[in-house]
Amino acid sequence: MPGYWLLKSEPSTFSIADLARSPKRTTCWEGVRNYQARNFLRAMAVGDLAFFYHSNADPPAIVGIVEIVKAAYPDYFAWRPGSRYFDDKSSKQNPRWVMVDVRLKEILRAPLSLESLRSVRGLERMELLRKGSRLSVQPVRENEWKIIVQLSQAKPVSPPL
DNA sequence: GCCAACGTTGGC
DNA sequence: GCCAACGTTGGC
Repeated sequence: MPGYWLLKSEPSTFSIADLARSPKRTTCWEGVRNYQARNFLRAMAVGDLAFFYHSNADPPAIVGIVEIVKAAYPDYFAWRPGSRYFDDKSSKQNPRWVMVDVRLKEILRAPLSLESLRSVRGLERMELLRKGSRLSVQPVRENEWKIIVQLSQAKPVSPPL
């Protein structure tokens, strides 16, 4: 049984379309600079699945599913002076930040907006929907995962209003 | 652009 | 260890 997660990315920084264009539809998930989020990255295993979420987007929404294809390893962007993710407190001897590699599995035919998720029964406890939640890497409960996956495959309402 | 929520920093 | 100041996130 894989673990389930949610990863946020601002599409102006890196969108799911960018991932689709990446070699092997795979990318490293660099730049996480929050300890709680980092600890979740560390807890990921190869084969785990994650929702790809567009934050600061119009609308903010779950837009796809990715698979973890490489477990946590040092985020070397922290060692690059000039990188927006540079952190002089992270050394090669004692790396402070980690990243994983993810591969695109699925782009949802219709994004599931944050607003629409708020009204779904069974998601009341979801971290994403918690007031004030800012975690960019968060665990998803199995039942939440299943509910959302099922929603994502629902046929669009036709005809549209 | 606003601002609430939250995390980090640093003086004491 | 407290907490004010400051910075960031991210919905709206």
